[in-house]
Amino acid sequence: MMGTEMGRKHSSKRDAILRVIQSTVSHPGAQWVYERLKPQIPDLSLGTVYRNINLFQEKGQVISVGVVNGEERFDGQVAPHPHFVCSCCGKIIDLPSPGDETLKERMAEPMENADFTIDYRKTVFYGLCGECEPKVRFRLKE
Amino acid sequence: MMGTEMGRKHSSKRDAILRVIQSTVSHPGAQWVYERLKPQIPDLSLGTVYRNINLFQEKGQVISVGVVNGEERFDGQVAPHPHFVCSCCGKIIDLPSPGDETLKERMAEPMENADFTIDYRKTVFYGLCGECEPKVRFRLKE
DNA sequence: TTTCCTGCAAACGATTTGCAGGAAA
DNA sequence: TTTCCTGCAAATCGTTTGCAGGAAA
Repeated sequence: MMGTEMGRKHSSKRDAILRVIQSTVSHPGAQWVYERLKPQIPDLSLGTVYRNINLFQEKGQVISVGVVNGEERFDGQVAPHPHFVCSCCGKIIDLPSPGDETLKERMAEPMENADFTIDYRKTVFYGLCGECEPKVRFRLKE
Repeated sequence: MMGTEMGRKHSSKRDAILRVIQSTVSHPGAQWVYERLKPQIPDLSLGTVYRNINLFQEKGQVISVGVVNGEERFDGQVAPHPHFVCSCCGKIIDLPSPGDETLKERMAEPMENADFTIDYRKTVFYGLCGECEPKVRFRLKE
């Protein structure tokens, strides 16, 4: 593993990768980041993108939104907030965090004697985005 | 794809696979289901498990909890409810659904002119389960 | 110099799929 | 018979990893 507490050295590629993730709202996967940077950094490899994204996750600079269509998607905005995922095209949209003191309250009782501790939560809404909805006129259940 | 609206035929293996998923609270992955049934159904193949699980998902008989440690995990209890996932061992626990009319209310305004429609939501809490917590005394941030 | 970073390509592992034979309708 | 189901094995595909050379400290 790429170390958890060992010293890090400066790397312009690492910087570039983080910058790309932080400066987009597309919630990219590794491949997207790679393709985005490849023109500017011709000797960049996909492995480096993966390695650095894992690093960012360990350091809390990037979070995983989840796996969409087999590909893990990331977010450079690490403040907790829910996401919307289009079931059709996989687009991911940030949603505003609904101040949820009440969620804690509502979960407090059922969680009271739970045999586990909670660190954080992920909420994802699924549906159709504005572009896909018109395309999918019928949503068959069977 | 294994058909969306074509006719289905009866299959005892399919029945067995669904029965296993429905009769456990372990939120199994395909491999687990396969290993569980293999002794009783020696000529079962992993591909069949995958194909049928996909079918169950299309029919709404099984839902995906998400990908944990690279493996997709399923739930035969399809009524909406949140889950807990142990960050250490990957164990998945069902959580009671907090009657959440209020969530709708709280999300209603920010969603008002959203350019998408929502079908359903998934909520997953992450933390350490009762077995792992004692093992992980220090949780390093860096 | 020592340690970390990276390209490269091979390895991995979960899931999918093409095909041919068998079962259900 | 026609259509669906399944075993098998090969193919996919996202992600990881071992290694050797290069860069940072």
